[in-house]
Amino acid sequence: MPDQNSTLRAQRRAETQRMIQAHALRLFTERGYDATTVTDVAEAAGVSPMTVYRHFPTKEDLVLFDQNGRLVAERIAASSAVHPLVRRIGIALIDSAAALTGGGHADDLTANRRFLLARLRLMISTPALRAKHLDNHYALQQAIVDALGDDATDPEDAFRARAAASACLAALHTALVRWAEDDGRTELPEVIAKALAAAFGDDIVGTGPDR
Amino acid sequence: MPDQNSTLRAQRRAETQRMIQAHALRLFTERGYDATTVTDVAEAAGVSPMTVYRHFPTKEDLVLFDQNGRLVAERIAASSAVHPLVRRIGIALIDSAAALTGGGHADDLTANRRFLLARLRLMISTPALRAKHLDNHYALQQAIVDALGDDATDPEDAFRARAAASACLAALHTALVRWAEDDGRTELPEVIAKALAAAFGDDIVGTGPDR
DNA sequence: ACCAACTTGGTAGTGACTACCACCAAGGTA
DNA sequence: TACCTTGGTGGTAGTCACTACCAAGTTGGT
Repeated sequence: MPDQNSTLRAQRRAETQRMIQAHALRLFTERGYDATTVTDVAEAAGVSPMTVYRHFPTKEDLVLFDQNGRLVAERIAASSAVHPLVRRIGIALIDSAAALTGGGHADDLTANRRFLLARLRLMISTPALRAKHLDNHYALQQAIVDALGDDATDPEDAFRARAAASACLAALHTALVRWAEDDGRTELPEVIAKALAAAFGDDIVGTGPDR
Repeated sequence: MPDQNSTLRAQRRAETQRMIQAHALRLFTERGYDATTVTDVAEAAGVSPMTVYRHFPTKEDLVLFDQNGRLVAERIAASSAVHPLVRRIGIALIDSAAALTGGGHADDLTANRRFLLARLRLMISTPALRAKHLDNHYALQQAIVDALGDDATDPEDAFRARAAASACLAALHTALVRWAEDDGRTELPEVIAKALAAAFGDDIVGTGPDR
């Protein structure tokens, strides 16, 4: 049975992947992204440079690898289609952020929150990472459009969905930058809500039915 | 006096820069971006690879170098501050696009329009270019925020301006992609207006006072 | 015991990009 | 005219991300 086999192998694979990424993030924050070579990461993780490239196609992916996008897409697919696009997407983004940053107070930074902040700071301050991260929004945008479940047949509908999704993601990114500037002291969902309100109007994320 | 001197030198410099970029764009569209090396570009332009790097810090800049951003910022600075942020930015984007694509009919593609399309297609299809181009929106976003002339003192105001600007730019990018998909047959300003309307509501770009 | 798939490591490249240095042409000054 | 500064250019050598191509060990299933 390839089932147990693959899951067991997949577990080992995911484990080494996590290990390599952890060492990479540590070195990057310590010495800086550009000043750290892939060989450095490999040595710190106790593997060969080749192995690093097998798990992460590019050096940037050592920082950018995550799967928070799936979270957002699921929430959108589960949302009610009666609301306007930006409201559906905005609410999904806020809720996903709330799930990610956990429920703790702003003062006690959980380990998860610290991890997110470290990655975020790297992404913002390093041009190469910032660029690739913004480009990753492309894939996320497409995932959101698919999750909206609109008629894929009408190109005009698809276009409108893409425009709404990209604008929401841009507002999200602005909120993330702001959150990192505040060292995560503020509540991320609130910051996102403010960004969305500034772009789309206060009413779009206001308390209403379905939430 | 270094005045006449520098302008004369600057002219020559700008000339070779334009020449190198023209050869680069030709080769990129002919053979593909990744399949063309900087040395190839240098040979085609009749200069050394070093000279290429002196004029364009990175290979991506051979495609992305332009200064349309200044156009947008000027229009925003000249717009009336009584309108909401996204309206001011949106109108500026639409007007700038109209100025760039010229007044000709959609059928007769002017040389300028063709040039814009070629660059756009390269930017969209090549991941490295797409990423860096999106990152360039960062600088443009900051220029827009500065041009809005809002209180730079209040961080909340600045944050709102950033959120609005980034969302507008994202919608613009979606419109540009759509325009390239249509091979420039549609009118770019209209496409941008549709994208903005999809994201921010139909009323935001509607005909009104000040325009 | 045996086979097959998976994972890892090594080697030798390509290509973008960066020092560091030398050369040459142009413009201003003694 | 001779000198000197400035700015554009070219060469060399090197670093680093990344990619084939190939060899070896390990693990899971028969």
